[in-house]
Amino acid sequence: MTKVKTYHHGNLKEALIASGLDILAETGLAGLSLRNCAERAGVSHTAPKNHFGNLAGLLSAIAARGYQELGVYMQRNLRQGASRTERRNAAFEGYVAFAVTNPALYELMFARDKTNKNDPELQAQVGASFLVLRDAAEGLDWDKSDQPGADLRAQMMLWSLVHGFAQLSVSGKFDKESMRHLGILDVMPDFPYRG
Amino acid sequence: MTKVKTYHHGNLKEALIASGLDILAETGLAGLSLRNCAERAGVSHTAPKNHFGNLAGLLSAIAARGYQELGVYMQRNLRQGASRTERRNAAFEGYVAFAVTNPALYELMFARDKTNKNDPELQAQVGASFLVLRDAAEGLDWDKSDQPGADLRAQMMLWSLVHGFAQLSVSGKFDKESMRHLGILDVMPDFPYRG
DNA sequence: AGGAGATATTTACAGTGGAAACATTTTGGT
DNA sequence: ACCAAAATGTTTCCACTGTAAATATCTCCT
Repeated sequence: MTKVKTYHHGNLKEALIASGLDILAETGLAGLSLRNCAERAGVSHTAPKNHFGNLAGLLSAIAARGYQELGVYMQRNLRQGASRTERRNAAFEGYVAFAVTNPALYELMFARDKTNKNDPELQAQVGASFLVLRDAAEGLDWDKSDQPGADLRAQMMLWSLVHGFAQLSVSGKFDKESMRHLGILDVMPDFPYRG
Repeated sequence: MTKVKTYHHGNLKEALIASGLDILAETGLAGLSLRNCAERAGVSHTAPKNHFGNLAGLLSAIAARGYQELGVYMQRNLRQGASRTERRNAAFEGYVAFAVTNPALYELMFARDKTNKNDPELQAQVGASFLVLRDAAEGLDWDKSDQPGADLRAQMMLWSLVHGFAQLSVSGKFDKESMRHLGILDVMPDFPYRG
């Protein structure tokens, strides 16, 4: 080990992010506050200010972890040299699984005003997630216009489809019964995809 | 006119909803509170309790108005006897336009814990919105499985696609430059649709 | 007329994020 | 090794939030 405890607390930054993730999972986005997050980490409620500035800063760091984890979900259970279809299905399934498994974190990641969208780390992780999706959309031919930017449009469509499905699932518009009835993954192979 | 002012305030219920919609448009979802909403309507901060019970009740009523307005957006500029393609394009364009025009209201409508999803009026308006989308998806053949429920799957896919695109646009994942570059409406006619 | 019920206010309380002043510990330069 | 400077954490305070309880006022029905 390099360092066990370097300072007052240790590495409070990581502890606060971990506490935030726990609270999100346990009590939802509305239940996450600077104060209970700090309390869980064992520090006073103003200690986070030194590391994150304000609540938005802390939430941005937590959201960045979320995007990192989203990337993991989209690529898990994926053998090396997987086909385009396998990568696409894995991304779709992983994306939805992440949202359903971590609804509060997912809500935070796509909220409008909770995070600092200029946060460099957050921007980086969002970009990395989109790269996974771009890879999953390789060869996708939903845009038959054959005009410049067709690839990007197909990628955005794939993202829109999977994100919309995940969001509507999480927000309760697609309840469990509908989802069971849907079987969208079984359908996807025949979805307008030309490999 | 039937009644100009019947009671203490008049019809406070409507005034509170209107105030809430104004505040949403002006200062966003985070800026909407029971207290400033009541203040704007000219009553004390506990007056809303009589009509909505609590904050969630008021937000549910506001969200219900949002779904009502979403339906209007999806059907505006639509001549009578419009074709399937016209209805579908109008719904897509209207949906995204609503989200971009009313981002805070849109956020509220699809938030997880802000509203009472059991609210009857809210449920009714959500259902009405989905009916418009179902109509727009008529004849859509994205699901080629020819199994029971294929129609519902196609409707859910359309909703997912348009909702995901709107959500990603509103949350800043698709910035203006990308949107201008996208021209998705021009592409849609050639999108996997078989009329 | 008068009670019942709806509607609105006042007051109080626990919770929130943030600013400011202060205390403590680590770090870096000499 | 020392000491100033910076980093890190605490205490205190303030304005704001939602909600509950007690109280006041108005409307409606008999």
